[in-house]
Amino acid sequence: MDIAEVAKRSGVPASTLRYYEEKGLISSVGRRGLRRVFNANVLQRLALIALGRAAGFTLDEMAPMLGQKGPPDIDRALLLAKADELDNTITQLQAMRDGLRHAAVCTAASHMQCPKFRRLLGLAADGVIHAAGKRQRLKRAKATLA
Amino acid sequence: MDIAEVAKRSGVPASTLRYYEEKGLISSVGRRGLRRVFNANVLQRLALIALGRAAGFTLDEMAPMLGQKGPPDIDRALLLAKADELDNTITQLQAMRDGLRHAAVCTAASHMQCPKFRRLLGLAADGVIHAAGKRQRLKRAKATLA
DNA sequence: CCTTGACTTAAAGCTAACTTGAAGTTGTAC
DNA sequence: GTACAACTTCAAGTTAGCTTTAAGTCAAGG
Repeated sequence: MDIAEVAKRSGVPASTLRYYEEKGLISSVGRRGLRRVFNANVLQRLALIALGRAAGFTLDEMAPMLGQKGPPDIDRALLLAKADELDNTITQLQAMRDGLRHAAVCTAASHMQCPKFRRLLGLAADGVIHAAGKRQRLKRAKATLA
Repeated sequence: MDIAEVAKRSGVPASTLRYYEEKGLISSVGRRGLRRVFNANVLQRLALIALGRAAGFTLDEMAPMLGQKGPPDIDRALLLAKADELDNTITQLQAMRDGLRHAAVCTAASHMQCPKFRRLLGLAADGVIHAAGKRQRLKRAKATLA
């Protein structure tokens, strides 16, 4: 498969494939002239990378796990750690969501008069909620995958 | 209050306060010489900004709501929309978390042999899960708030 | 009055994950 | 054998949300 074929089958742009190769996340099996030649398992690797990204791993974190040859070696403890991180994030997002929903129907004249909203404010101010700023990346991910 | 006092009370660095002012998220009530003078309500605004960020609003999205003077005017429909977004994110993260947790204890020789893991892979590959790449920002948020 | 440390601005730098552009190479169809 | 679309590399640009740096101003204490 050439890079265009991989791009088409995986939905990952060629520029990204080159970037991933440079980062050591994927590798081509050789060259035909200048052009990279990939074999089919790169598709599985790309799925794995997408999964890892969705789970919150950075590319740099994944590079070692996806290491050179053979089946990727994924540390189970790391998976559990990520799962725990996700649990925290989920809990925070749930509190956030409930707060937003209340604020939306709250009858207080302004949000600032609503005790629940103010409590939520306090949470955010205290840094109890750390789940900030995911939107941009979410939007990017959606755009990329759309 | 001068900028140092606001920084101390809110935990937000002075550089960030200047940046927020430049973006139109907060405003000083005047100057004493060159130096900005803030009044106390800036603290509430900062809490609101922290809350908004935690809920997934970008600074640019918040600027209009926090507009000039008077109590910030927050559109309730927008809050509901964000809550719905959060619901989607939460659902995806839950699937992710469950998948990771299973993968961690799965007895299949390699993760690639595990049907559940492969199903998760499929999800990521299909772009069903869009919740990618929140970690970096989460870490930043934590570092900032620590 | 003078020092000094906290403030000021404007511009540049940072991170992650890519994308874009310029300039060059080449497999392939004609 | 030649045109050309598709590849190649390398460097620079993009986004969001800040931080850092350089150079300058100035209120307050001694």
